[in-house]
Amino acid sequence: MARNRRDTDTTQKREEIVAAARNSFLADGYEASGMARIAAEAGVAPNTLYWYFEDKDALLIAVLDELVGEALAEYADAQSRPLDAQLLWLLGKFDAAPGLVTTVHARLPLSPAVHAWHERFHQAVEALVSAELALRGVPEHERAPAARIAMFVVEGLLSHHAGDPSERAAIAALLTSRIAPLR
Amino acid sequence: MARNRRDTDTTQKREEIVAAARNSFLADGYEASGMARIAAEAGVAPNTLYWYFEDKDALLIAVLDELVGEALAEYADAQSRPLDAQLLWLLGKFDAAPGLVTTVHARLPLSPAVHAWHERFHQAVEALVSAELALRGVPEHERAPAARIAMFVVEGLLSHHAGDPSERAAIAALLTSRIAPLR
DNA sequence: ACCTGAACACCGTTCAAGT
DNA sequence: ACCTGAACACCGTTCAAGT
Repeated sequence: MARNRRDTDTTQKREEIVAAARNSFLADGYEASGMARIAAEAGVAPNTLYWYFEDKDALLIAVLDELVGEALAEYADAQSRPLDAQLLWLLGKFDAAPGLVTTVHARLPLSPAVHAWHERFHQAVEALVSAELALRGVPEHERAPAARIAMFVVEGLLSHHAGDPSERAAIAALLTSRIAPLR
Repeated sequence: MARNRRDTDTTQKREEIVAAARNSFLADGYEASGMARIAAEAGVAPNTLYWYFEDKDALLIAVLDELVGEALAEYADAQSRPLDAQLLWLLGKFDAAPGLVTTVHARLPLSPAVHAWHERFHQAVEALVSAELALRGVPEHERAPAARIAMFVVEGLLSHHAGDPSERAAIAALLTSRIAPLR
């Protein structure tokens, strides 16, 4: 609340580190992004990163939270559109980060923190999709599997770099017309 | 064809190395499997692996070829069953290797060899699924997107450790009844 | 041709020390 | 509390040398 100079300074430095990590992860991928280079880009010594973050996975989670937060903030605009348009919007939103889906899955067995984040993320998204399906008249017992199928297709398209727009459109159209036929 | 003692010896050693890598990859995952431990399990010095394989990715590809080959050989038995049963059979087949799907995707941008293997694999599988859909009366323009959706769902279930059997069944049933409704 | 011991370059992370 | 230079443990890979 009432934060003094010291607080804002460290908050700012933290954000600079996250920004550097984000740039590096999106540009070169998680694996190819060395802690040393991230630190250099943020203007600190390599080990300083460990003052602000427990390890590299914690940095990843901070970046993911930022990206998801931004997407969620923009989602209000897309929410009124038909389902397949929403799906294509989402794909476009994460086109800049094609490797992150795979990165999260790869870290899953190695990092309990990433595992927990992933669990929460899926639950949140599937709840959201289920609600959307409910609005469109999909019967209750079909909503959960349908939401998972939609999720998997989005992840699949992202981790396979998504194919050309016309292929995406065909998949989105087929999927939504069959999964939520009442529109 | 006509192979002498020397040939069978080196072929055998190669197979021992692949077997060691396979065990290690399946038990601990690709990342956690060090070349040193694989070499030790195969009874050779670490650098000997590089006489038989260009690098760790080449070892991965050898293991993948083995697994896919075995699955394909067994596929004949499953081919006559309905689509959702086939899907569940495939999931069961790769349950022992939940991390490999993610591993391949993670290596995709880092290894041209894995990238090429992945490309060939998807083309082969999607051709196979398309043919299966054609047999069941799915119109031609729907087959490619439907095959991709099915592929993504399988990959998704595998890389998310697949959920309990009842959930799998629900997803398989919903997917196939909507994607290939004529049976 | 086949295999090795020893080294190399690089990585995430830690430690002891400074302010 | 915040930050650093130097080191550590580990990794995939390479090299020079042996048979």
